[in-house]
Amino acid sequence: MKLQVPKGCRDFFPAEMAIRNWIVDRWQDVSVRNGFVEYDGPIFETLDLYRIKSGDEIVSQLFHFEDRGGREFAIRPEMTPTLARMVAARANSLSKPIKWYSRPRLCRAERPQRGRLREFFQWNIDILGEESEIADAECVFVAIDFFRSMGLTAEQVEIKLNSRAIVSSLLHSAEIADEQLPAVYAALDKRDKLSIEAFAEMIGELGLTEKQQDVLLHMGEAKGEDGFARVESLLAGNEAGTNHCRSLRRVFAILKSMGVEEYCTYDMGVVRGLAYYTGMVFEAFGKGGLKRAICGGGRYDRLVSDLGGPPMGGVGFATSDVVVQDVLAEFNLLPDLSSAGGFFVIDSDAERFDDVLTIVSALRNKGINAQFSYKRQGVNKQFKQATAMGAGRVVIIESDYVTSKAVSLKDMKSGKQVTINVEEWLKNPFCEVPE
RNA sequence: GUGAGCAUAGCUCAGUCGGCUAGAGCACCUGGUUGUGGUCCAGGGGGUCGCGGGUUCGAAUCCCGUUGUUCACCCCA
Repeated sequence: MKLQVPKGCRDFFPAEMAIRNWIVDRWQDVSVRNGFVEYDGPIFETLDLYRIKSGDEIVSQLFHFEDRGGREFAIRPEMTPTLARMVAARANSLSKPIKWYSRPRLCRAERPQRGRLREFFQWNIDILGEESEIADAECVFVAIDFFRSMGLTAEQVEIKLNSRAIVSSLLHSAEIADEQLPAVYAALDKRDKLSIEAFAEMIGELGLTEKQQDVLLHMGEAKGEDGFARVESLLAGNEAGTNHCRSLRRVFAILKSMGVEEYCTYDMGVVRGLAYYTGMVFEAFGKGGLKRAICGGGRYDRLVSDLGGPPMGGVGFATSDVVVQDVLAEFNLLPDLSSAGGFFVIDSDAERFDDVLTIVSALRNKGINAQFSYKRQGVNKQFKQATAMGAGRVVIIESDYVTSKAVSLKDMKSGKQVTINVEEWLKNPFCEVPE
């Protein structure tokens, strides 16, 4: 029997682990510099936590189990219910705005496909207790800050913004009933993935009038500044709709002040399939061959109270290590992490091995990465090993070391080498290596 | 959950009208070149050809099933 990694899961050998850590570290750096603090919850939750939000249908899509007492649990498939539960538990004692991030490992019992595995890491950014557009804009900014931290330019990714509130105003003015909105949102969310005929057929099945269908048919076409202006004129006589437009304008204005407007565009086609969004929504897309959204999020002003908490608005987004890696690979931006950059100490003579151990230990005591060969062999072979281990600097203990105390320090990247007194060098192991 | 393609060494792949002990490059290990690597030379280990069954004198090669994987759908938290 061949033992293999479970379907849709990954082994992380050192090379893959280095990339995963690099991505997760970017998540952490970006979160912290934008003023977010980290939280976490249990790896599994009671099954009811997910039933409340999504109904029984969700059960087939997650990994669940019973303990010996018959209590039902599920490995967490998302972070939002945990977040809402935690925030609700201490809602009154947390200072606002609550700016939290998390990097949970999640599992979903789905069939794997591109950008979607059964086990993955997700980055969650949320701002709660702040209803203004400033929080909306800051969320978008954090996503862009992350893209920039990985080297993704505005030519490579874009963020499409819209507002559920604006969409809902448009639908109301077309006299589409509230109970039809979820189905209409779901249809609009798919518009850009379908041919115009398929989309027409889809909305034809929603039980709408010809005129209403016509509105939907043309709605998603509104893109960019021109599209936004057209939406504004459509809602000119609608006070609520006009306010929603003004609100989204404000988000764009803040993003412009933060210097990231080149990444952002208006797109009526983005509405998000999820039921709980109430205001601004956004999705990021790679401009290359990948069509899948890289990250997505929006404002959810009723979610916390729906999950048993106090009335508290929130805005947030999430992305996963899987899609991030796909996008980076597409633009050839995955970093070369093969070089550890530490020291490798070589003896020019097996008699000097004790001195290798002494110097390695001196470096390690300073907290510096230092390695050596387990085998007493020629300088050539030791150099090969140093290269294989990704050493940044090689230290050669000279054969007359006993009397001269001389070591040679070689920078592996530049190829430059200098001979120096060992005590002198250990005062500053990273000293410049001249020609 | 539905449909289709793929499945040969760690990796990328050769190898089919079914036929001698299944190959290459890279990677890995060993030795040499008796003090300088990433870009030398020689040798070596490693695969029951995803797994199970069938057809056949004989299957990596044909058929069925199964598992994994890829792509799309459902779903997308």
